[in-house]
Amino acid sequence: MRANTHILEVRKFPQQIRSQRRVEKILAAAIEVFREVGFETATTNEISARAEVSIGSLYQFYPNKSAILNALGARCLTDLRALLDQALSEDSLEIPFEALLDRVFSALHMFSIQNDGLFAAIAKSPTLGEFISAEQQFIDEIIRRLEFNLEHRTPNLEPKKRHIMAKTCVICAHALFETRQSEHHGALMLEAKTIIMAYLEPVLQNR
Amino acid sequence: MRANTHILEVRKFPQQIRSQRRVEKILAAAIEVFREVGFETATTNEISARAEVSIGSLYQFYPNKSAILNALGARCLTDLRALLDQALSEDSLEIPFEALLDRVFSALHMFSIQNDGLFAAIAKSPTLGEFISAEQQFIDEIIRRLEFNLEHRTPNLEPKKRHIMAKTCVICAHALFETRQSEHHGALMLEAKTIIMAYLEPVLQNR
Amino acid sequence: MRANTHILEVRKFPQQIRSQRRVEKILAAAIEVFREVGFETATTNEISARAEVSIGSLYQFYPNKSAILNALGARCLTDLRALLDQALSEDSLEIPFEALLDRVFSALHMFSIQNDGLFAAIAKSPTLGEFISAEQQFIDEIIRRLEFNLEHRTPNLEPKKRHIMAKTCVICAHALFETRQSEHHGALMLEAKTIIMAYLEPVLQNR
Amino acid sequence: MRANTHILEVRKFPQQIRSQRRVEKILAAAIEVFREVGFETATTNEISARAEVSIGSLYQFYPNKSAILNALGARCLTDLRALLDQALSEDSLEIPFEALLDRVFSALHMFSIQNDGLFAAIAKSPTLGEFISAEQQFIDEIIRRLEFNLEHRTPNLEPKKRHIMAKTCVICAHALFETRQSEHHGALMLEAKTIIMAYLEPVLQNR
DNA sequence: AATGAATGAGAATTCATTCAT
DNA sequence: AATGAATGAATTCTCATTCAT
Repeated sequence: MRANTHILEVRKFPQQIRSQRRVEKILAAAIEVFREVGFETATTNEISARAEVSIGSLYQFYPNKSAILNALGARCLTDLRALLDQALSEDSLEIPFEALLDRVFSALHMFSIQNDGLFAAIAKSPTLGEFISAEQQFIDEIIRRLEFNLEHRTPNLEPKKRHIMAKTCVICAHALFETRQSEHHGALMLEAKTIIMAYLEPVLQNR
Repeated sequence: MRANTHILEVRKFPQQIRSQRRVEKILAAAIEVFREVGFETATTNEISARAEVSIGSLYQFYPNKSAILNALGARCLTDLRALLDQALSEDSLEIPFEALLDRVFSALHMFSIQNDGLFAAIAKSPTLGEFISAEQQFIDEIIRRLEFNLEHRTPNLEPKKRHIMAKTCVICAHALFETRQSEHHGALMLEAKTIIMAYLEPVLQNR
Repeated sequence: MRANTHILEVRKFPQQIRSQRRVEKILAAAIEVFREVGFETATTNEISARAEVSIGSLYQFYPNKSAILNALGARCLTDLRALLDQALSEDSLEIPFEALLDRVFSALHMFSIQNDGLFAAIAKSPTLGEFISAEQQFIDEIIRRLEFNLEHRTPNLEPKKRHIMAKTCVICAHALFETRQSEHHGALMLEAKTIIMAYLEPVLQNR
Repeated sequence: MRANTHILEVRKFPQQIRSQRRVEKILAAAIEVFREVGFETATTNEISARAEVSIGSLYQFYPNKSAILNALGARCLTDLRALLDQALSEDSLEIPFEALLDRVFSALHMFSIQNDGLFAAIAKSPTLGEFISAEQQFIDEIIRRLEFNLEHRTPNLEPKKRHIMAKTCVICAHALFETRQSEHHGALMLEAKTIIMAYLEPVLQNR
């Protein structure tokens, strides 16, 4: 047990790697539990038990229950940003808007599958200012990006009107994507593109 | 028990009127508290305190915390149905679709003002099968009514497609209406009509 | 977790020993409280306070108040069985019946002293199916053992009659033993032997 | 309602008769409830509901829950005394002891049927000093009467010994009578006589 | 760092009892 | 006298968090 400790300097890593794994396990367990019973009803004991980690360890990494949710939220946000960055690379201003939507929606779809239900679960958490705002941050970010992209495509539009239209698009798309539990989830996600195209078409310069 | 009740017109059924008021106070307090902290975090003690009613009285009317939420939900639903019935009276199949939307949205707007935030607060309550489904019931009902109305206006549409389109409209409208806390709430609600009209125009028979 | 346990002999499984003690304290306190006010009236807070243990700890060991009573009951039953096993060893069929009674009664007396009053207190607990049946189990067990022993000593007796006589003996003895609070408790316990001998003498083969 | 009030002086009675009935209903309901769930678990609300009497009325007659039990206890005691008085009339010192036992047991049997289960239910009520002592009073009274009767039948016995023997008899008989829920209840009650006769025979002067 | 036993504030709910009507 | 709505102290039990080991 203590035998190999001094052999290699690299030996410092394992701890960190273990910690890393621990954290992963905790977060994974937390997602599970939050999904099943919601944030308020979830207990840190249950999370630590599922993570096969002692409750003490859990608190070593996260000072309280909310912190776990925040970590999860932050992580979601990071993931999402990466996906968006990829989808909205250089040419995003040139390609037809419909193609852009395709890209973005496919990115969001992927995100939604990866984070299946977590977002919804989190969104239901009352009094979670911090993370609620993470979700809001996320939505706001998409709105901002869309708005920016539309600047070039709808030069005649008043900025305020453009903002509102962008917001409208994102809110609707978000709502249609968040129908996971409902029938026709797939079809509804597809409709997102249709309804947005129909909505924006009149103001889009070309296409 | 109720003897002598007719002697004085004043003070009709004092018990009942008082009880009525009590219940009102409890429900009003519950709305307040649910709004502020969400259902799970809300405490019956806090509710009874705000209602200036003893905790025992609260439990005389509602056997547990969920019952209060259910009462609130049921009440919302009733209100909403009445509003919709009014908005969708006899001529709702003949008038232009846009006019119909105006009516419905103004009804929903009124509802949304009356029940400001409650719905959203309730919707956030995790694991509240009963009332969550009340909200769902409400949405489903609007979808059904819209679908029915669209039958006459979009005779060429496949039923399934029509269903999905109706659902899409309602989901989007709902999402746009539920932005109370955000800036531009009013404008977003107005956009609901625009986006739905743009979306449905291609399939609407006349107008 | 248990690593290094062998390094020092001292401090063996501290957790377990402490826990053990805690449980003991809780049970002891519970006995005290149950005795004083009865099961229903006893409160878990009072028990934990007397045990000088936090209420949370109490619930860590026993999920609810009844569980404490059950633990107490189970323990009694175990104790009693051990005592009986000892008293009714191999030769119990050969020795004179009176000698057998002496043995059994002295075992029961010891038990009664050890568990002073607990049994009575428990027996008074209404609606405690589980433990009431533990007491019943205990009585039934003694009846069974006595019946079995009498088979050899009263071969002419109808089985049903034998069963009833055994039951009669045990019920009477039990009642006489459960007079702890009354004057002459000791004398009454002694009478148990007399009355049973008088009752059985006519049907006993030899002696 | 107020109309006939002044017609006859006798008119005062009805109130009393009604009250009487009310009290009867309350007591009857209380017996039912106590039997079903025991004293502690019984609620005054349940009792008043079953008695079809308002909770306020109940408290008009009995200042608290215990008072109801006490009333029930007192009543039992009265009933019992009457029965005993009848069974132990003048000639009770002359008739053979066995005949006496027959009389007493048949009286007790009747009592036990009339009060089926109430006694047992009451006996289980913890912390009911007052009524527990009613039961004790009852037992003590029987002991005293038996002791007195035995004075003439066992002149050679030491008084203390006689007291203990009387006590033994009563305790055993009581225990055998209180087996209502058990199989063989009838047979066990019959054994009471047998065991007591066997026990006392050696010291009884004649017979 | 890890463990998990221990803590205790706090929540839901009940029910004996009061008192305005 | 009767009624039953109202009261709120008291009880059971939970769970986030701490801390000795």
